[in-house]
Amino acid sequence: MIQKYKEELSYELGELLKSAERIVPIKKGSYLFKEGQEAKEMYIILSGKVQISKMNAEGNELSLRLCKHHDIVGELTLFTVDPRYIFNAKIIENGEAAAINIADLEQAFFKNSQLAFEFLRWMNDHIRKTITKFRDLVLNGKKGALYSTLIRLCNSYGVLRENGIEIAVPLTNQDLANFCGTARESVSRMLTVLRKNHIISISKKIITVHDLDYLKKEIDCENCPIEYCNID
Amino acid sequence: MIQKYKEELSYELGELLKSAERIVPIKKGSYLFKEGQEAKEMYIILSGKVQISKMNAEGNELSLRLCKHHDIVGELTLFTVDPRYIFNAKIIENGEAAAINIADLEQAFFKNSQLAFEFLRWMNDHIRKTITKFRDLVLNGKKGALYSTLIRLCNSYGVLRENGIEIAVPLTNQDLANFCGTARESVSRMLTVLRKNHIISISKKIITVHDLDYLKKEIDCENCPIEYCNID
DNA sequence: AACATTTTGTGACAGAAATCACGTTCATTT
DNA sequence: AAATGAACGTGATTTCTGTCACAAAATGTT
Repeated sequence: MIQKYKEELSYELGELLKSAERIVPIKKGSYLFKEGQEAKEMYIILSGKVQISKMNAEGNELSLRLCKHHDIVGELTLFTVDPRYIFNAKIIENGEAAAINIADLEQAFFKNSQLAFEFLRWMNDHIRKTITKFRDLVLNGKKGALYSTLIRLCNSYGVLRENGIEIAVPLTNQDLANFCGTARESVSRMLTVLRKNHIISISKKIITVHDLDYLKKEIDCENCPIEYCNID
Repeated sequence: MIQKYKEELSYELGELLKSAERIVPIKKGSYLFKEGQEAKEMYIILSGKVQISKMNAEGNELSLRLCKHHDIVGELTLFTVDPRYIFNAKIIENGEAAAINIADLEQAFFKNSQLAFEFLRWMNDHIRKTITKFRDLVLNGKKGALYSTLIRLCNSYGVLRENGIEIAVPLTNQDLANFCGTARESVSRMLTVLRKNHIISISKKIITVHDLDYLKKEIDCENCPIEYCNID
């Protein structure tokens, strides 16, 4: 079972996957893990999609990542005493994930410095990604947050069409609002303007971006490499 | 020279410091590194204080960290091709820093999995810290951002006094505004209210927090461990 | 096809925050 | 002690966002 997936993976992920205990099916609507639960495993998504989010006390949800095959989730609990997940991982598309026991993984790092090295690289990229994402949210207002989110979605889930880039994940206005830390209505209004100006179009919850450069220009995008500017 | 500092360091930092090339003096007002510069070294602060920030195109500054002895800065450039600093490191208090060549460090990780392991732990904590910080900024409005910043400053630089916790770093309203991604005037107004309600008092740019619990209650602080809830 | 449920668009309004303007306070230098 | 410049406080105004309300549209279900 693991073998089936291993062949498609990069060398590094393959190494990581060797520590995998088992493959778990993931089902739309359920949670891979929830905030506050004891954290025993991290996961490599093999197929399907998982949304990582955090709630605050008022019940507002802030979405942080939208993960697909080959993304690592549940990673933020390594090397802590009494490890607990600090996010929710909601499954939004069926698939499978490889579960890696955290204690085993820590052992594996000790024995295999190459593995630790690769993971270090991954963490490095991940934190860099996170910080640039939040900078967009904090410094450029709500419009900046939305445009940045759209750009990242294009980089992660974009499919090239004749008329632009199609974001191949169905997204409601509320979903986008959760990524931006904003109100649904605000997103709706901003999207309306973008549509009127032919920057985007939307059909059946699928957004197509016709003028990505416009979005980038508006938020002074530095055209950072695609590895950092995504939503994974 | 290195020996002088090494004795005060934790085992992990000590190991890291073995890779140190040299000690550099850091002088108030100058920069340890700037955004866009080629990144060849990371630094362990030995004494003095360094502020990590990022500019946007309009010239607004977002401050991310305020670092002191034993903090690691310049870390976000590991294992990348053509590594460049993505932040500014402005020195706000004189001191010394140990410079660690990044290429050497990467080699050291290969040879010493214990070292890589410790660094992994550090990265893990660091990213966790970063995300909780930004969540406060994004989800709880500007008041949430300020209160969160004050709480973190207490945890990092707080000194217990008879009448509360003194934040032992001089901070202007503009400094605080930069940490919150907000306008100087907004911070000024919020601080005025806090002073009127005897939550804080300010004297010569030094803030004393008399009622930390009030601040925590207002932003539904989860009382997360101090290792995560700081400004380092 | 009919119905129920989600999702969306939009106006109206309230509240939050940024910006502008300017006088005051504070710290430092000469 | 006077002078200078930086930092602060605050009113007035404008802009941006969130909230509420509700109808229209889209989607899913039987």
